[in-house]
Amino acid sequence: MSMPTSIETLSRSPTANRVRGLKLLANCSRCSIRPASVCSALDAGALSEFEAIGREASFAPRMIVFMEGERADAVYTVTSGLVRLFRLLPNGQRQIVGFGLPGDFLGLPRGERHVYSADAAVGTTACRFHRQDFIMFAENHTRFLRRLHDAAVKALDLAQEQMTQLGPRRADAKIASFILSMRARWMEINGAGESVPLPMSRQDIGDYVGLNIATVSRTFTRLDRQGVIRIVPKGVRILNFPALRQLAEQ
Amino acid sequence: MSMPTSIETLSRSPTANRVRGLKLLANCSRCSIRPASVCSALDAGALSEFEAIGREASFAPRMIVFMEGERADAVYTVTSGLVRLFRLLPNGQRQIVGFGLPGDFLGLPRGERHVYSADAAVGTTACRFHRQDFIMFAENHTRFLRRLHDAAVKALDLAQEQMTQLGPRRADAKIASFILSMRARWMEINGAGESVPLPMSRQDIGDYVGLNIATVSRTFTRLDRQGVIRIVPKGVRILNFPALRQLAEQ
DNA sequence: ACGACGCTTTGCCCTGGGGCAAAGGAAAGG
DNA sequence: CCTTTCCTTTGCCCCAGGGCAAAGCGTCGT
Repeated sequence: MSMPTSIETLSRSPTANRVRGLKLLANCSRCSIRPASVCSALDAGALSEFEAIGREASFAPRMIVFMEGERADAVYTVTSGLVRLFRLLPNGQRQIVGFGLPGDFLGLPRGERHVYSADAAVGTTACRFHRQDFIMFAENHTRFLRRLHDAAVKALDLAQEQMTQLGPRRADAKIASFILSMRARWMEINGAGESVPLPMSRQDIGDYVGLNIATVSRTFTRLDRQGVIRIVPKGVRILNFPALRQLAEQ
Repeated sequence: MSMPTSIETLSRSPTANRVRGLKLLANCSRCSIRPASVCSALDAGALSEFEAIGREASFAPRMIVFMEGERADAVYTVTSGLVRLFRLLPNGQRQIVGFGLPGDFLGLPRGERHVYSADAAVGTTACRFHRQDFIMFAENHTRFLRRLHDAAVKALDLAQEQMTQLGPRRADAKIASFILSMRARWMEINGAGESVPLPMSRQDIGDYVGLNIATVSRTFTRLDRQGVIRIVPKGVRILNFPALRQLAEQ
């Protein structure tokens, strides 16, 4: 597997700018990430109906997709790039609660308002739907509604997986788990091998696994020196799987 | 609000024993926690149909409801007591990923197997349904399916809330958040006031918020001494809300 | 090609909380 | 009623990781 090439640099605080462009959905049936997305539950007929209510949105790095507390009047399926899902804590800390990868579905909280914010970590594209259109569509397509439920449960599984990572574990265990978890997610998308893209910054990783940026960096360096991984631009290559798994278990 | 009175002591490792008794569901329409559960989406007709496929199950403290890795062939709605949702990590640690309170829906993972284990922290009752019966019923009752999706999203919200707690926060912030979060959940059930039942053990709390049992204990003691809370049997009474909220924000 | 900016790496010091263990206390069992 | 067992509290020590800051490095824009 090769690293994504056109991934821009990322930086810290989200800009106030919003979506860069909106155009009609071109051709869902040729969408390469559709198998990994909720749209896989749709047949040709439903798909063209679905196309009609969606728009393609592009986000430059650091652009906000939506903010915690805002009315959730649009939902998204990520088609390329990387979305950070995060909460800004009252003490100024940012807790990243998840990463939206291509194929991931975002933006349908329980209530009418978002419970976390989302911004683009890198140049990102997504399909955008008005909440009402989307819900109405889903209610008329039980299979799709079911798939949507699956996606929510999948996200819940991931969140619970993540909770086991965040606890009082050692830094190298957290980082090892993080790398393996990212690898597993990329594999669902494009069958990754030992190269694992990590398009997010060290700060993002730290805010996700609950470590200081310095500790994240030190830990990556240590794993590299120990020959477990090799740090490559915007990712890592796994050199010693058993050792990495062993570390992740600590 | 008064503390639950008949709550037994809890202890550490789950027993291999299973469900204690199974009997027909008596009368869902009189169920006191129904408003807080997925069953609230059902009208009288659907409710009696639903009753027919469920059984009431009782669990003594430490009894297992289901285990991670097992086939998920039954789902549950907790009606009384407390269920611990947890994962046993390879290093022997137990991470509690959630608490199942009365009204909570459990046991429908994305795949066919459970991704975490569940056991009764105290004497607990639940309505039990065969997965297939339940899914078939849900697919025939869109409103119910929708409510089920809401429950999954609610659980996801809670998990993401919990992720913000587990991060690198100070012990008193974690404990303060935990108390406030439990209070909010009890309020949905019985409109609690300043008394917050905590039927789980200190160890459970530690395994949930990511703190050592000793640190949990010390922190409760400190909050008590500072006059923020008062430790009472199987719970706390909140004496100083603003201070507690302030701490939770750190 | 160069400079500026932002991210990453690394060093140094320090503190919050973990590990361990003993004492105290409450509940269950005989 | 007493014993046993488990849970909680508390003390003591130590270390992993946080905070801070400087240096290194890659990237982007001019």
